[in-house]
Amino acid sequence: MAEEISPLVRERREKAARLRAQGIEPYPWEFPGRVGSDEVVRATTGLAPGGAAAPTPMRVAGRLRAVRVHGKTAFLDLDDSAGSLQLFLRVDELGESPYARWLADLDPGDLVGADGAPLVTRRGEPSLLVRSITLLAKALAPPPEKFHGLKDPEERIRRRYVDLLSSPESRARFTARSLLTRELRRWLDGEGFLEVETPTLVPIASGAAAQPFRTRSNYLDRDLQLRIALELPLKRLLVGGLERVYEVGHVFRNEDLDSTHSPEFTMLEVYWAYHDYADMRALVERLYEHLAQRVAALLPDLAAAQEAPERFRPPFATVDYVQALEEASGLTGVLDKDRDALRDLARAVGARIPDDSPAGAFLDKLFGHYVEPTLERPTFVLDFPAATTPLAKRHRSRTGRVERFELFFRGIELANAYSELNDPDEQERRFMEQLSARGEDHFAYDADFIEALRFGMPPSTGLGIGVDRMVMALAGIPSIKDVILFLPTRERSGDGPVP
RNA sequence: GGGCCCGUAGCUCAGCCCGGUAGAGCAGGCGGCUCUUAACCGCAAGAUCAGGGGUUCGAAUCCCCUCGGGCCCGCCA
Repeated sequence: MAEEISPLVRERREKAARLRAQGIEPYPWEFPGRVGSDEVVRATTGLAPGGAAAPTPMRVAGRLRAVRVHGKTAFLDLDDSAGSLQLFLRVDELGESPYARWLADLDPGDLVGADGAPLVTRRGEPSLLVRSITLLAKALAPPPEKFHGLKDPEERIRRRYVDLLSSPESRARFTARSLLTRELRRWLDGEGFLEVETPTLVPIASGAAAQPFRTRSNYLDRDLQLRIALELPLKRLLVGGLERVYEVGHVFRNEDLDSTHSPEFTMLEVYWAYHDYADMRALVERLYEHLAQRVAALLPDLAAAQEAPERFRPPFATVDYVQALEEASGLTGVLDKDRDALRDLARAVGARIPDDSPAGAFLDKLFGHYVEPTLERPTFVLDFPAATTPLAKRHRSRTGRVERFELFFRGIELANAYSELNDPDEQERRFMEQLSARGEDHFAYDADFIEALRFGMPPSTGLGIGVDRMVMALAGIPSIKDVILFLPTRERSGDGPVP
């Protein structure tokens, strides 16, 4: 396909060629010794507006966002990761010919370096009075409109680099995510947990019910799948004697993308030997309390982050699963109803899952309809009906229940934890029940996992947290599309593959 | 999977109801301006109106199909 040459791109290519003809390399190799724009701003404190420049020369580098030329004076806005800085160009500082040449050949979007002296303009703007400019990379493609940026949600996802380069808010969101996951790891490390990595490619995806992505190994000459959960490999590590482990990694579910679901997302799972789900609940509460405080400290400019410590102040509310469901729905005796009765009730509130789904699936539909939307403040839901959860241990004192909790916030699940089932025979029975209730598509039987349990898994508790949703909740970001850098998109006709 | 909505210049948008041959701002070009910060003033340029088909003397506008996207519902224990 022939590349169409936009007049805007042609103009920029000609500028690059002009610079080359003058012996200026448009893509140089290095620019040592620069400081952040914030350091220049700090160096202007105490300077009088319109007064003399500070004596110490400073060097900055970044992307040109705007150029305002006033005849023999010009103002250039430069963005870097520390913020932004106004460059102040004057013909009497640079000389007639360099001044004219730079203004002729620089464009918004170019990456440039500048040397000069900090000063404050008459209008009070901290600036760098420029003595020389260095082109660091010529931008051949024009950046989006300087004020509105990139609005089209499709383009923001397909070309995230354009979204990022034109939007400090977008950069702040993704920076928030990185700082929070770093903090998450640091906190778990401090609690004595060991980070591990387990395979993404597995023979059978298990540990949850979801459609897997399927692929194939030429070497092994067998079909493989992408994991849908981290649970079963991590429990094998408990069998192996690692007593506190966690993994942060991508899991893959071959399902639709919406504002709270992505086919590829980041899961945290934590396993803790010789502890139970009550211990895990205390840990989750402390974790969220800590992260909420950190997000406020790390992101002073993000209003939603500032509210996090108050929102996630312990103790979190607790409700009993069955009691909450019965109170919200007016139903009674939900634990004693059989599958057909639960199915009819779920059908009545609009659930459209297959008739042969396990009873627990219908209970979950009812819970999702009546209770979840009401859970606005952080709330632990305790002691799920056994039918809903094949991998959890039965409750030590409440019949028909398992030791499981979920944490909800604004109607969205933020954490899920159990006292883990470690009786190999009971685990085998629960797997078989799931299999007989539904097709093998929906829950894979992992024989090697049963075998692992036969060697003895200590009494343990395990936790799963969707990291993307955790970031959304703490930083107040409503769509998962704004916390995942690169999402898969459909191919556009005529286009090559999109990363 | 169902419903509703959207796609116009590199970017942000108007025009569409009610058909008459495409308009602005930013960015880019030329000219002016030594304190602006969404700088300003003037001039010129820039568009396969997502793609295809249909109706019509005439389609960005009405109809159909396709592609891409958004929102809601369903599904994702």
